[in-house]
Amino acid sequence: MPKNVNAPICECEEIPRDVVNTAKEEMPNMETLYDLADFFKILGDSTRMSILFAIDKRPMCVCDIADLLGMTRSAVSHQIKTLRQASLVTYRKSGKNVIYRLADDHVRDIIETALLHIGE
Amino acid sequence: MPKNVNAPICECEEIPRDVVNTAKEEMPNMETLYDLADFFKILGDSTRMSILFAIDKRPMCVCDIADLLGMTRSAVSHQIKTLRQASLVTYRKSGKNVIYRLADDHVRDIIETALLHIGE
DNA sequence: AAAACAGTTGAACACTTGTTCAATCGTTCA
DNA sequence: TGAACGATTGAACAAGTGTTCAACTGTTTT
Repeated sequence: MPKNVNAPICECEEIPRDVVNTAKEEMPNMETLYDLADFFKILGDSTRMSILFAIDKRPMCVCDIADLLGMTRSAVSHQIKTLRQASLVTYRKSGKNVIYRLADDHVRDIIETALLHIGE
Repeated sequence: MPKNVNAPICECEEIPRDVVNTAKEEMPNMETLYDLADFFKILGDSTRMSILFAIDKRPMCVCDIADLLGMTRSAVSHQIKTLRQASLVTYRKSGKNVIYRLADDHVRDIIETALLHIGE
């Protein structure tokens, strides 16, 4: 019968103790990790990704995006709110419409590199 | 009383019809959008992000990662499985241990750019 | 062979998240 | 002013996700 099901201390052969400790010190702080994860979480949805591609190059209003993607305006609006809160898009009002565009080039770069990674 | 609660056709003023149509044609195919979103979904979790930072520079075994992050080995193993399936990490067996490392530089680049975007 | 340990796995649970629906706000136009 | 329309919002529901727990595999060591 086993005594210790999940040993509290790791005695990994190859990796010396101080290497692990050094790695621990070099870890970014928790807040940065959460911010990073939250950022990627926003890109991790096909609807939001579609919206970003749709308004890339050509700014568009919610209504057009909804048409283009075959979604309800409500659904688009909900997702765009998320994108707005993450500063991924900016907007400009024009009469009854609200016209959205990509906020900056970082997003484009990131998506570009990701496309490389997944092999186009 | 309103007749048409959610009009089926968008009559957006500023954006001409053919601009929307052109945007539609230039959209990447659905599969690419899903693959992209799935890729970012995996980065969109602080635990997985922590693991990636932990094994960056220094390869490590599950046990050490668990110690370093203050998690159970089971939780780490579950998340690493996800990272493995997405080809974000590779592994090498060494006796009782399985030593994980980052798969390639794309991930590093993407995280680097994301850090820029969120303002470090 | 048996104990110890690193790692994996599946089920279960709580928690999060995306869409729908209905109601609402704001602007334009008759 | 009121109808029409673009856009937003909150509640509710279904679907997806991360951690825990317990059981298990495989390797090493005694």
